[in-house]
Amino acid sequence: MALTIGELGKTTDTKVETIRYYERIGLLPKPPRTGGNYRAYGAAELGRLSFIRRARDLGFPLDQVRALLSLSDDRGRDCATVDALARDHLTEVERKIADLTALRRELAALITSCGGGTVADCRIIEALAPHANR
Amino acid sequence: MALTIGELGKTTDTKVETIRYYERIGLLPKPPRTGGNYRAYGAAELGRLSFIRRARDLGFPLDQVRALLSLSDDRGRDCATVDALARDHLTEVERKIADLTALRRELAALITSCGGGTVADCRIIEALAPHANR
DNA sequence: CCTTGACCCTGTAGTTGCTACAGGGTGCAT
DNA sequence: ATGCACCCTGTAGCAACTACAGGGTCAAGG
Repeated sequence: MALTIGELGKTTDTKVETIRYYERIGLLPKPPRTGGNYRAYGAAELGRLSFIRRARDLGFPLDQVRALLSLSDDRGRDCATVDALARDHLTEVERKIADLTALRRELAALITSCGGGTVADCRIIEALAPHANR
Repeated sequence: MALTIGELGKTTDTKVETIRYYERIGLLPKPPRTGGNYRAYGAAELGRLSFIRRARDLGFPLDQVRALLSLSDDRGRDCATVDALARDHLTEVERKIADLTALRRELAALITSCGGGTVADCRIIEALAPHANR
């Protein structure tokens, strides 16, 4: 059941270039090749790539994905490290949400202040312009 | 009242390298130089850079900042384009918030499922692992 | 048997928005 | 005159891909 890179890409919803990129940075192992020098993937690689994609979908950056992968290989180890990684990431996500929420408020205020007319008296431009103009 | 690049950076809270970068990509004009080939900034550049920084703080990407700048120069023009730009950006911010909120829920669920123990029975790793393992 | 087209290969450069050097020059104070 | 903070250019690096260019391979149809 060898898969070509294209088939692997389809089953994991990953672009071919991305798979080669993951190989280049050592996230995926170099697979065996066919006679025609095509990459031939098996179940192990499929599993590993699925894992990577799921972690990426959850927003883990690649270095954390790498850490999770090596933790998952070390099955006797204490789970606390994994938990800490996930908690850190959650904190980060929450910080981003807070930042964006503040931003949304500011933007919404800017937009409702726009009463039409020309740029010369546009409140949005005014709000961006330096103090001298206000 | 000529400012050096460092002084301009301090007043606008911008790194020197970033100012030079903005000049390189044409967001800031090339300023006159002193005898010693130092950039000499005036009030106009200070205003323009302040505008850029404010827009960036509001999360506008550089190409939108560029658009806002050229709109603000064209003061007789209809304000609707500015408004549309801001609305588009707001929509984008809202999409990101929604994405991150969904992510937060998933991550939180993952974390509460972790009951300690070894990696072998870690729910977080399991959730990431391919179907075969579940 | 040959050609067409879809796939695969490597290697490199582009994206966004900076940031960080390396290897020099300038300007002012001591 | 010498130290130090600042300035200059040019280039390379970050994340995480994406997009070529310029080739090779393979199965199917004529």
